[in-house]
Amino acid sequence: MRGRPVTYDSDAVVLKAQEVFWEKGYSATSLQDLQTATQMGSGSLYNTFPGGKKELFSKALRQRREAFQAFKRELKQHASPVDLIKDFFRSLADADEHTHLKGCIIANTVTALAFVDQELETEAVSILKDVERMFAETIREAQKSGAIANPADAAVLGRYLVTCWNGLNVTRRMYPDKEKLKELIEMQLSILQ
Amino acid sequence: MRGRPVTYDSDAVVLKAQEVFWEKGYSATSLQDLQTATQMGSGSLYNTFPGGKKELFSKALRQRREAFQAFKRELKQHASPVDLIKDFFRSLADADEHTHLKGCIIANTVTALAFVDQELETEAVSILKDVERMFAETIREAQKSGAIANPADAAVLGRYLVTCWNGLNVTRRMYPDKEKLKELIEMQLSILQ
DNA sequence: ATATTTTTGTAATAATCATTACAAAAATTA
DNA sequence: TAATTTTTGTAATGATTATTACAAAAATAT
Repeated sequence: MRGRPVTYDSDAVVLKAQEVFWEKGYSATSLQDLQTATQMGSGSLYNTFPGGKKELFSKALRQRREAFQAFKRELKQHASPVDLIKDFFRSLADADEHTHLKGCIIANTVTALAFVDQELETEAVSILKDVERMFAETIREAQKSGAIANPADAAVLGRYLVTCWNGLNVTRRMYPDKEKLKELIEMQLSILQ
Repeated sequence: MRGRPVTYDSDAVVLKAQEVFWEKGYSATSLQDLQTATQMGSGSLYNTFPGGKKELFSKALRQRREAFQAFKRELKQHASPVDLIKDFFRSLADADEHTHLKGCIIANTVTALAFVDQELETEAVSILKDVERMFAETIREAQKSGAIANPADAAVLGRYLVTCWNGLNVTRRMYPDKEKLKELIEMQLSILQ
């Protein structure tokens, strides 16, 4: 016997929760905030996510990891993966102010939770390392093909690019300004040659 | 008539509060945390800081701004200011793990409070802009003297350096590792050449 | 239609939150 | 020493926190 079917789409609920977490961060987000955003009562919420706030946040992180993995698949099919990565950085400048102020939920988590929740922080760090690895592998290939002239260790260049990403996600909040960010990003990318 | 004299040194109390805020951030720090760290009861705490938690955090930010201004004075007296800035970046790699995990309280604040407390976020942004201006002015002088060969706009190079700083403060938490950070910082600084 | 199963909404819980009230304590000055 | 002033510690406040308990509702399967 099946019983009453669920009315909430779990993925959609996690997405709504993710939006709140992205803006306010883990600590400043209350269960009330999450109930309002997801339109769920506490009954349904704890029935769906017995781990409460932490489970929801963890699922939100996982959702972001999947979004990143989708980009990685796109990258593999692309004729010039390095150019796609460059475009990824360049298109950041075109975002609207609200998007700039949000920054990156993964980097936000790394900076906020080291002394608050180690598990969640470690999960976020592991995602950033995935991104870094993707950068490094793409650069390694591009060095072979000659698309990148800089002969430095691809691992270091990959780490350099995540660091650019991490830095941009603070600086874009200081200057949610297309022109300033464009200049900055070109300077960052110039190192690849 | 003078009344009972204060037993707490306000600056020392703000410093203690700053340490807690630096680790846990504004939202995750409770008044209980602050009382424990400062060894003050709520009576004394609210008597000294009528604005409560927010006033304490604001004073902690101001204290960091003053620490930065001290560095700026040192910079002005230095024979080669650019080298002092490069040393500042390079010495970051030598920090202990705990220091790496803490990152920069100003950048932490910018990333955490945009949608939680605008006033505090704006205050933090203004400090980062001060740092950026200091970088830019130093670079401008160094370009005149020939200490820096890169002819790019000093304002953009200054913005590039704060972005390096912001990025390092995330990446150092992924890798609280001296060697990895050293390589990374040299790559970042190579742009000045 | 009735039994069964699961979700849902509401109310209750207990803990913690930031803040206030206030009397006792500790100093100074007259 | 007595009056005055300010700090201090404790207790109380009311709000909000995350979480649980539970009955009503809604579906399916018999």
